[in-house]
Amino acid sequence: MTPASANHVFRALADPTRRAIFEELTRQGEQTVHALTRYAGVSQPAVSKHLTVLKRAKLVRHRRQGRETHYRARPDALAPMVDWLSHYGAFWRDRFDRLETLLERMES
Amino acid sequence: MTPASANHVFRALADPTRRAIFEELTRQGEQTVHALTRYAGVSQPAVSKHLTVLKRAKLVRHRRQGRETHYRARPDALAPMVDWLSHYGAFWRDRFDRLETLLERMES
DNA sequence: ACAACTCATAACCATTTAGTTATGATTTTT
DNA sequence: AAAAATCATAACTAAATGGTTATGAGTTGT
Repeated sequence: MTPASANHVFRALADPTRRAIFEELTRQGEQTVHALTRYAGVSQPAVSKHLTVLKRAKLVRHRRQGRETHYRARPDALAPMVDWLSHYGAFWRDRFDRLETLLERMES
Repeated sequence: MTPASANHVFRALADPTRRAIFEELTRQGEQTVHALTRYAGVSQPAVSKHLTVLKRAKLVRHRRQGRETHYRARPDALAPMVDWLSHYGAFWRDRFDRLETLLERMES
């Protein structure tokens, strides 16, 4: 529930294979390790290790069912990255805030 | 200004020291390598190398003036990360659509 | 019962990474 | 002119990373 550190999230998503796995999970929904291995183009243990890293960042959840483990993406775990982008991009944050205010006004 | 690859941006921001440097540059504006070194808590060559990585991701620009080099952040170079988030993080979509529009404006 | 399947972990390896000190090029100060 | 300052690069090192094959634990199918 409590979000993983921004550091874990940034680290996890720095690797293209891991991003691809995360993308695949958000696109296709829940997948077994076997299915992800077919997709990822690396060995099954490599996939398992990537999933461990994603798990540490809380970017995926897993559910054991018999001999297979189903993984699913948790896009809300991107929050620390989103926060970072909006918080430390001070340059744009002001404008973003102004834009939001503007949009709110336009909506009413 | 064709944007750097998403990979470069993700990689560059995966390191906490590099994020700190980028944050400092957005907060305080243009800084010399010397100033950044005082701030970063690592050696000057380490800072120079981090700046090289940030440069490759187009997250910073530099301007030589005499014996010092001034670096500044280019927050618009975060666009590939924003794109990625908005595309694959359906959860955040609405928020980021607005942000994307903003970034497009900033680039022109 | 046993063979096949699914997955995580261990053990290992090569490369990359993030740091260091040393040095040299250039510019400024005295 | 000499000294000091600024910065990038080179050379090096330890640790982290991303991959592999081997293996073993648990589950399912025959």
